[in-house]
Amino acid sequence: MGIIRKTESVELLLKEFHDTETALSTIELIKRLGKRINKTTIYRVLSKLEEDGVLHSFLGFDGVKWFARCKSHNQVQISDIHPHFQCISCGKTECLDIKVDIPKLVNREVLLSQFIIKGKCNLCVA
Amino acid sequence: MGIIRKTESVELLLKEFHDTETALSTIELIKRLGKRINKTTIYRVLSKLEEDGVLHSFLGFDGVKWFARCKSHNQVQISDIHPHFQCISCGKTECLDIKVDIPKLVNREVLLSQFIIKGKCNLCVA
DNA sequence: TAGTTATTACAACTAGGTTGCAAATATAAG
DNA sequence: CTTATATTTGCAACCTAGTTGTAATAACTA
Repeated sequence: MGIIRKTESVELLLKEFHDTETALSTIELIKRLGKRINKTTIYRVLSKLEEDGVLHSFLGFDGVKWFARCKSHNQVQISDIHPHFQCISCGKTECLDIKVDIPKLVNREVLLSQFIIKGKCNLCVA
Repeated sequence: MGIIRKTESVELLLKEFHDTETALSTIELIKRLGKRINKTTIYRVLSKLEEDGVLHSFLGFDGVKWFARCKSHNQVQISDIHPHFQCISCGKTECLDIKVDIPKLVNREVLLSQFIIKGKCNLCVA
């Protein structure tokens, strides 16, 4: 069950994602909104937004959870399988607009996959 | 700086990896060896073995760290870039002997990547 | 065998994330 | 507009994977 009521917490969180093109980690969101919204609420709203297909999540290299907008709302399934890029210099983490070929595995059923790439982003590579 | 001395902890941990083809999570290793080796030591030995190129590590979907033998010792760099598979039914987690094409990204420097696939393994798919 | 230095156990701690519950509030019904 | 009801929130306490500092122990070297 996803978002049902339009509350201040929901609006504040959605605003953060609409103001950026990159992904946002839970700890970054708690840093930004922790004084206005309790961290428990932040976690709960984020997972509801994910259920609704508004956001998708993935784990960074440090094991911290990141969230990003879904390009195609309510259609997370196939179209949103893309790699994520995490910059070791500035920390910027973003979705890559690239299709990834999930290898076909004999005798196995593939349900989900995550591809994360670590390196230096366009601004930090110089 | 990796492993310098042959201690009981090192031998016990290496034995675990030589007795299996799959990956082992830190929590599984602590479960198995926690009575004989302190968990701090387990963490420290594992990261030293990783430094030495004996093991490589990756994060499972739950954010827990997994370790597996490197096929080519001391050559983790290129030859060991492979996807990992985690079974949602039995928990078995293993290296896939498949080459993954890391997409070439313009204006970015790729340093590391992780590709993890979740699904049902050969034994659980039936 | 003694000295040096890596390694270990222990306890205490950190951080990301979760749970239970009473109070607050958005929405629907009247 | 008011009331009823059910969702949402804040709080505090908790959980778990992993880390740190330190004194004691044990592996290697001379």
